[in-house]
Amino acid sequence: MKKMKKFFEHFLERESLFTNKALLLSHYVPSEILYREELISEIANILAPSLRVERPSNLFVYGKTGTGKTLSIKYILQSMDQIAKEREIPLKSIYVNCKLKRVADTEYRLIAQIIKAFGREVPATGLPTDEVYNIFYSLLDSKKQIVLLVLDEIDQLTKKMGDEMLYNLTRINAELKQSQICLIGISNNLVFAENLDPRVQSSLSEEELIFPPYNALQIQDILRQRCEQAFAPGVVEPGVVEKCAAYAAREHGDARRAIDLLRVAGELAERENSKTVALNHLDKAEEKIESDKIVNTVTSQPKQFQLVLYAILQLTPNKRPFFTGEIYELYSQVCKKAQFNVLTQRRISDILAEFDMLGIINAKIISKGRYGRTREVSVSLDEMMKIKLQELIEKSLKMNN
DNA sequence: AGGTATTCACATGAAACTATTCTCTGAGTTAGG
DNA sequence: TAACTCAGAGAATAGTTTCATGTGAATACCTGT
Repeated sequence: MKKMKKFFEHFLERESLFTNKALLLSHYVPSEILYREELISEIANILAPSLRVERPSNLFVYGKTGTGKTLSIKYILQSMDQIAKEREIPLKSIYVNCKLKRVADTEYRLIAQIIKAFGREVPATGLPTDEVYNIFYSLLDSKKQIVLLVLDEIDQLTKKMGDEMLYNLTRINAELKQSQICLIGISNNLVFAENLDPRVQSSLSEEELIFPPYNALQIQDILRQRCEQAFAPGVVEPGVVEKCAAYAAREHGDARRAIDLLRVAGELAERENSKTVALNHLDKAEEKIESDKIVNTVTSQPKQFQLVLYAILQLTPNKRPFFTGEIYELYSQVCKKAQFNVLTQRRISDILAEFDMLGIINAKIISKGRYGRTREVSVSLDEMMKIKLQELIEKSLKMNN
């Protein structure tokens, strides 16, 4: 008890390296967005008519992750909302992230989410979809207004359920008597629109913008901008920002990653009681982010996934690559031993494909000629990680058993 | 030797099924007048 | 008679199973030289 108290007291006495950590969180919207002035003013131009209660063109924004798409849009919407509020313009902006599992990743939930933005709740299940649509319509058309609907990561939406609903959304305007809706799609898949119904394609991307990646110098500036206020002066050692930017630039100029890296480095430094954030903290931070990501994705998988992964991990020490059949066999044994029901090979095939997507395993489909066609699976984790994951899975399976 | 045809061991697709969670509706029940 | 309860029908969704079809290239088989 005493020990604990001492620890916390010590913690409080210690001066934090951060002065304002919020600046380094990924959803923070800074008051000035560097290197995006042109794009922002272009978007602002496109959206401005909505302030005169005219429907602006639908807009489509492309760009890789961490290029400031979401940030810029949010930034613009914030100031538009503010003006609309001051002058009582009937303008409403709604931001939905379509990737969020169990929030907005289906047609029903997306509409439900929008309804929620209008201040009305809709049950998560039980209602037919058209009922929800009706509520949405009536809410939308209840008064004259312009609605700016931002669909972030819109590609996730269509991947799951086709483009029919986007078609519905683009057609809404024709049926609304008073209001008008403007769609703003954000996607980090550059070829997203290509496999879309041409009708949807043309009406959705009346205007198109591409956010290019930042280069290393730009990322440096962005980092410095945040550093100045986020960290106490003199805390960040020289060279740290540069290296951080270099890391990020290596990966297609992902500014978000750079900022995360910096924050985690800071946290690690603080935990070590270091007075400064040094280069070695960056390396550790990168490791930590990587490993946290893996641990996170693995533990958040359903238990059958974990069982499959467990089987794979058991296989790794033997020989290098192995095939679906082998994994399945071992998996069934593991399942039987642990009293889980054994899924079909068909299912395991899908699960393996998903693990590949998640980047936890490398799976390549190869043909062994006369000896069939299969996935050649290998694991690209270091030994420490493998052991850690095995333990983790064992624990989590026991818990649920 | 060179050219086809087979064949393996899965991959990939589509549809249907199961279980869970939740709504809505209407029949039956209850309590109060 | 109004209010309440409760079972049953219907939905959305995730996770599977079933059935059907696809597939790349190492081998088996054949052919004419």
